Amino acid sequence: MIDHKEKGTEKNSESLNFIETQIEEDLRQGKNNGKVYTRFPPEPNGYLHIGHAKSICLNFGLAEKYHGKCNLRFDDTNPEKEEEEYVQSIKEDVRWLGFRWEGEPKFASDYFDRLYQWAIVIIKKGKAYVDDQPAAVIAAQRGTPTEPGIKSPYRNRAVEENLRLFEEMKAGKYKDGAKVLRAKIDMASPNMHMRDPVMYRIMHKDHHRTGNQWCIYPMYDFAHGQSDYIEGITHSICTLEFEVHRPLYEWFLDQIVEGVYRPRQIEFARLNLSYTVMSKRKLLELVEKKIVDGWDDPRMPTISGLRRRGFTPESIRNFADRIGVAKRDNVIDVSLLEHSLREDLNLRAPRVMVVLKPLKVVITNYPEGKTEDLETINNPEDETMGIRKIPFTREIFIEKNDFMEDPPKKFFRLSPGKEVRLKSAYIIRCDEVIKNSKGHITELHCTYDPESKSGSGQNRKVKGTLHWVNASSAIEVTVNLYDRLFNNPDPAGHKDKDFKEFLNPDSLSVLKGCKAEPSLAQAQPLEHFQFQRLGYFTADPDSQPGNLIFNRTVPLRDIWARAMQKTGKKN
RNA sequence: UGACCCGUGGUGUAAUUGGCAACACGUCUGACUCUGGAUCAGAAGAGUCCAGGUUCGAACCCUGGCGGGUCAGCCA
Repeated sequence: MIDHKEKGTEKNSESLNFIETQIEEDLRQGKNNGKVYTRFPPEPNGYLHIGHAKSICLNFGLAEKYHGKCNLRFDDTNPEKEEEEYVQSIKEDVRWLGFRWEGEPKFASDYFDRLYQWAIVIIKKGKAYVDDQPAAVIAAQRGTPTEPGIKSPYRNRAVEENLRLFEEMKAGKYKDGAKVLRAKIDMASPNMHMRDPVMYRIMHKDHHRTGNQWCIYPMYDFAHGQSDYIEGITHSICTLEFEVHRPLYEWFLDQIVEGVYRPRQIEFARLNLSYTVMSKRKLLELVEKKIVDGWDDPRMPTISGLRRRGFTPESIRNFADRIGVAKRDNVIDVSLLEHSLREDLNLRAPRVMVVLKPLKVVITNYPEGKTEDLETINNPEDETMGIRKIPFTREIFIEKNDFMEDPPKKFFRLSPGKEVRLKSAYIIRCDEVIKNSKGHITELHCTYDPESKSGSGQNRKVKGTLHWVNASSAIEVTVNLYDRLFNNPDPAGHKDKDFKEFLNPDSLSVLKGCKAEPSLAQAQPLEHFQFQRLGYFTADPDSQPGNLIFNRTVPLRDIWARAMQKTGKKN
């Protein structure tokens, strides 16, 4: 386990990513007293997803690496979209990933007073003004990326008037949208964000934390850098779309910074995953249209969805390590995520036997009424996980598709006259296929070789080994077989098609009446298992003692299935 | 046709004063196996977007193209 952990992070000890390079340069120059403080700044308007996990691992990881700290800060400057439900889920997800923030979680709303005072300072400098024009007019005056904007007629209001108006805005004298506070920068700037950006807007809307205390709220640009400054953040790491905001980030800092300490914004490319959509808007749509079962549906790329799917925090952190950090657009293959998952689960998930689609097998030469308790190993990767007993009798279940009457070449499973090993039990031979009136196979009659018991030292080789479950003691469980939600590598990347057109109709199939070995009755919510030869599964939190539900986290790699798929395509 | 950012195997990330392009995933062989898992051994696959230039030497520096992304919310 230690070995594997080292394997996953060895790259980091050798080469630096571009952010680390810049941090070390800052350190070399003695900036900010040698401190490295970061923050993870989600807006509480949705659930966190795997893309956020990248950012979380990055920010908390950097703080750890450079012995600094990382704050969890909610960017809650827009009461129209933000809700308490989301702050709870975000805290839970960050914690679950294994990170601990410095002190209490922070909120941009904690700084509303400070921000208001700074706005006044900027007005007094003559660098901000109240604009009475409606949003549409302001938008029209902003120009386009290729044409300069034009100045507002209110741009040269006297400082005193601006001060009075701004105070009246705060006092609730005006309706939503009647006025805004704007920074006076440059309407001809080639950077749209510098064309007198809005600093404050009027919103008569209760805030999830400040209630009705405010009816004006700062914009992101006038809140983020200031919040960084208040918290002593040295490296404010965000995604690429904020790159064009950086001059504005700097401009606002220029207005307020005293002394030598100053935060700095660095942008990186967000994560894209193949066969996945990542935008909050699209994920919200899937939830609202009930295409999935909620934010934590196991098919969702949300942290809560992945958790319910059976992912481990370690696997996600290792994944984040492996994908690296850079500035160019990227699409990570889901198989890398799955690789990180299997790598972790292989080491920790106990092996159990469950038959998804049962086919009864009667072992005709096994004494009726006899039960043997056979020993089986819990995890061949980890001896310390010990052994357990599984019952064996005359009647068992095997997987339907582990039997073929007329098998193709290289079918190592059971077929008429052929032998196969039952995992941790005996070798059996199929003697007779029993069918009903419709010609469907209802059961198999086999004989076992009493000399071939597992561990008996009788090492006859047979090519195939099957998992099985004893019939009389089996418990019936429900299994959710999850597959990717989309069957297109880039569902959101088609200009003329809606991403929902690529929904995979088979992303979930529910199997009832699966046969599980009795030990599984004790399965705890979110406990991980490997169902032998099938894949990794976890107990769904909705699971009840009498009504167990398991979610398939990820199938085992399956060379045979893949080969069959290929020949299927050829035909 | 504006500004800013980015172009390295199929994918992602490296190459630390310019020095034979490396690692991971994936793919394909083979070995081993009481999980067609895991593990082990090996292979194929880029000459670094293009064209010039500087240099003994360029993925890295310069110039010019080309391609992709971002920006016109009182969203973040």
